[in-house]
Amino acid sequence: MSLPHILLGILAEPKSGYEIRQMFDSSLRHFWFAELSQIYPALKKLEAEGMLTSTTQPSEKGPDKRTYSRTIAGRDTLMDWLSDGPVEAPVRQGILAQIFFMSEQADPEAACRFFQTLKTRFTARRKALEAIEHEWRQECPSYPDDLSDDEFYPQLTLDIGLELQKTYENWCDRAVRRIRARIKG
Amino acid sequence: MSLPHILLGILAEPKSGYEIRQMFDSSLRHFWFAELSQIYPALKKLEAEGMLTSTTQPSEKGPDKRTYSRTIAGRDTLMDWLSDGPVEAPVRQGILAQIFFMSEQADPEAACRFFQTLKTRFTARRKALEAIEHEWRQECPSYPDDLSDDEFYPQLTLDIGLELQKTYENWCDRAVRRIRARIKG
DNA sequence: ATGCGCATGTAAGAGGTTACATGATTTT
DNA sequence: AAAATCATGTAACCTCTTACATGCGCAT
Repeated sequence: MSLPHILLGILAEPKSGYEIRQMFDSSLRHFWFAELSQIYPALKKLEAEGMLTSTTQPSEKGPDKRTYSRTIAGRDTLMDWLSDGPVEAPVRQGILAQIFFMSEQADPEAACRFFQTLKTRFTARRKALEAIEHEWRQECPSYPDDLSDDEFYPQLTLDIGLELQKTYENWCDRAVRRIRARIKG
Repeated sequence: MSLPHILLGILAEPKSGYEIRQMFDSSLRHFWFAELSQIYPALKKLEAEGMLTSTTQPSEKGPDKRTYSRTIAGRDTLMDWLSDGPVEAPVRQGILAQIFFMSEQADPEAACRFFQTLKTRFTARRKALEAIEHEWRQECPSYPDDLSDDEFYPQLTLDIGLELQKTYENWCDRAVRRIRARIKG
């Protein structure tokens, strides 16, 4: 049950559903994502529960724009979520399941290709995160030091994102080396 | 859509739903889990699709036991899944979302406690994986070398599991150090 | 006699994806 | 003229969790 809380977090500044979706796309991508079709009903429900209020104003292009603001109750609910400690996350790593059963496939070359494709994916993600870091350093030369609280904590999520991709990349390399050694040996 | 494929993977040897659930609990825990209430209908559906066949025999204790076996079509479907390359995994890390919004909480001591709780959790998981490794080494002193294919690929999943926990643990330590440095500075 | 392990399932609901529906403005 | 961006939503469907329902055998 994290999405409602994440919406409350994003709505520290008033935003429309459409703008929230853009925020997922730009800043939260590396740890969460939600579609508009999930965001709109979730906002409506939070409003019904008194966590948000909304105002509608005409937009330059397209239909009227509904802007949501967080209430005191909404902020309190967010704070409770944070002080309850780390949430439990269900473990579902389909890729590891594929590798677990890879012996059925019998072809070590196919297994190598699998890990090479995987590495390409992790490298692309790492580079995307490094690009964010690079931009950040342009704007703030002392990065990652001297950040304000509302920059520091997001930076910690960027940090682990990068470290995870590197861990995965090294593992892919190791896996390919070990598979190749098994072919020879 | 990974669970049906995972069931096909597990059913390299015939098993009942109950036994499959035990397998999730013992061997697959660190990357996937499924409840009995999800396993039973999934098996029924796979049988209807011709991926599995089942036979019922009386059990010593409790109700009749339904044992599922994989058909040729089932094995082919598993192979297709593996040769299609790494599956896409939705990114949903609630913990990182909590950290992203942690500046709202304003209390750095609470943030430290959050990371310390988190580290405890990662350490516990690492130790659980190390226990599996230890047992494995007892039975097979050359571990992690000289493994057969059907041990080697599962070992790769254990390997990344361990590396991920270590990466997370180091990050928690780093985070606490940095938060403490911010309090002083 | 109470609870645990074995063994099967169903039902309700939460969370999330994909497809559909509408329509104006701006860019190519 | 076509496609992308802005902007709102609904509906059908899939996945997974939690709660419920049943019942035998064995250990405490």
